Amino acid sequence: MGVIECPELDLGLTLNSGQAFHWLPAGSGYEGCIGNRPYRLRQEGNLLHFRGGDEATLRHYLALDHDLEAIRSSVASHPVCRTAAIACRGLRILRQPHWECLATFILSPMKQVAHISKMSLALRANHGKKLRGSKVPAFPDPSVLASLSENDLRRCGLGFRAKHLLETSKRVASGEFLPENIATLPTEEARKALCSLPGIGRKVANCILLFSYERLESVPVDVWIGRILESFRKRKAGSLVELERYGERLLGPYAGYIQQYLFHQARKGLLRIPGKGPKTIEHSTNRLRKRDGSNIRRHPR
DNA sequence: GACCAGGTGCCAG
DNA sequence: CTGGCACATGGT
Repeated sequence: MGVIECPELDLGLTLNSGQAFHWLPAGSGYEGCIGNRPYRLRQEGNLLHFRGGDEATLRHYLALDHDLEAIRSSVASHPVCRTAAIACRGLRILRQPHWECLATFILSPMKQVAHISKMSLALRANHGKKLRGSKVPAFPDPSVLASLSENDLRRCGLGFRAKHLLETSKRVASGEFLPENIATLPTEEARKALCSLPGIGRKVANCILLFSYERLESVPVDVWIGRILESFRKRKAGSLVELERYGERLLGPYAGYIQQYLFHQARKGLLRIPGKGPKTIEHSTNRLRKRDGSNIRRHPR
């Protein structure tokens, strides 16, 4: 229980910008948790009121030490980025607990933010530890998820992601993969290690690096960022990796932050993107889905 | 119904 | 190396 003074924070924007997925509106604020600690948060102007947990953990999670003004000025010469950065004033890149961030982004492929939130909350409600003082349970430990069946996870709405999360949970629970160790690695090696886990490719790895390991230069190229970077570019990009490199160069040392501002603006329809269809990005294939007529559910109930 | 969502794995050429 | 598809689910 306490109050923190924070001139450069937009709590709602930060918690709803597609990096964390488990903060629920509660009264005029939010309730959720950081790891196993329940929190209730409410912002009034420059004051952040909180109950539960402790101030240091909260400050660290919300990254109140990030110098947002320096981040904004890093793209002052790029009109679109500058506009997005100003519009997203107070949006901070969180420092999320490693496991829950890693696991949650395994859920993200081909899902909208609202769906990821549903899956995350279902996992928490069905398998997470209940926390006194919050409707939101903790994210289940690797060992808990590893002990479940693939169908248990499918019942949380995971679809084909169930297999990936289960296998990754097993590797973490067994100690074969240690999320803590990633923090000590240079970004390139950290990315490679993350990509060795099932369900984690370059994009998801970059999300995890950005939202949990404070690699603020990481640029996760999803459909939105892909379209935006394409629109900035003269030539068409060859590959997604090429587009990512282009983004890193263009957006600078805080590319991940700027990317988040652009992502938010685009999602709100506040950014004009030429050729808004996903056709501009080669890996968007789901409109070619094959219909073979087999509607049989192989994983009923 | 058709289309799309903060993509990844796998396989053929 | 690249191109092309399957993969589950839910919302508009």
